[in-house]
Amino acid sequence: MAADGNESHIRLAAETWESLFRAQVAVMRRLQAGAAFRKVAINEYDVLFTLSRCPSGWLRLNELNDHVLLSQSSLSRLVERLEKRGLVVRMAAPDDGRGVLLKLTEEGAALQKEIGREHVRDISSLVGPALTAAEQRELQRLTEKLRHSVGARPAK
Amino acid sequence: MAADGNESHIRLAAETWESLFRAQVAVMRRLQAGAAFRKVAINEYDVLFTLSRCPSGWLRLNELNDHVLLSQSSLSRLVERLEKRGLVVRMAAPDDGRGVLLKLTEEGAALQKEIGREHVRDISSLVGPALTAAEQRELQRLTEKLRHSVGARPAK
DNA sequence: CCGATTTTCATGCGTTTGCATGTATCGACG
DNA sequence: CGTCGATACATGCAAACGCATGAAAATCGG
Repeated sequence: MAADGNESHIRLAAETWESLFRAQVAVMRRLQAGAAFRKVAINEYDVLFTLSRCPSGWLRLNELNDHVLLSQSSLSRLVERLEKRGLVVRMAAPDDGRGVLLKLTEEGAALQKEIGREHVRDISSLVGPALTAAEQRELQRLTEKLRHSVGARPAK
Repeated sequence: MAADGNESHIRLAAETWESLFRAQVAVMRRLQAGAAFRKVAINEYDVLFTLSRCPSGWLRLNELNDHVLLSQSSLSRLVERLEKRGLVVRMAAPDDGRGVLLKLTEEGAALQKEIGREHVRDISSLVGPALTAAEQRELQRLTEKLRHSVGARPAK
């Protein structure tokens, strides 16, 4: 195989990522413009959503940080705001004195559901017409595979 | 078809988007941690990159704004900073007194290339092992289709 | 068991962001 | 040609962010 066999492989990966990134930007722009995000910012909703999907209801702050594209300090203050608004409650972790557990309040859960419904409608009106069901399933499969390969944990 | 045929279609779209979004977050986290983004922030690099791909060299500020996930005012100030650092130059648009054209300086072009090379290596080391070449091509096709369907222009 | 290192979260501080608004130009229409 | 709404960019200001650091608890090594 020629030397540029490797080169073209590198380029393919870069182009694939750029395409994925641009698609994400395009969709995100439309979602942010939607009425669903008047009450809470996108990152705040992301936290509420992640908490709503948590089986036990309680989630550690550092686990939450793996899901969200935010620094640790920014997440700390974001959660502080959510708590002030009465949407989540904090609790010291029972098995680890350093840790903090989070849970949605009833009000927080209600707000998440309300916004979530609207959000899901916006999403399906964007993604639904764009791709066939089979294509959506394939896109889901590929992005899941990519995410799991990359791993949730960054080096630091 | 049953009523929940539509419901499941909505859910599929939402799950597809969530998967795409999480993959983007996971990859972006790793990229931001890389050494490539010590000198310029990710949004700043995105601007330099977009300018480097522009055939004429000059690009209108409002067109740039379609590519980047930033408000108009934030982009205005981001460009102001890049100009102060000597990476881009501004020029009044010849055919439109309101418009502003942007171009990379030689220093800006050199920096973009330098960071771009490193960035591309980081990307390929993340995406390359995750998906086969055929899968990458398919992912690229699907995300391009999604982006074009959604359209670059948000409502406002 | 004790000191050193690591992990987890909070906080000070300068920077960046978005919203609302201001200014200038463009385009349409009578 | 003058007026009126729309568009493009800049700016004041408060909110949100990341980096560096601090404090408290856990973990490791002798």
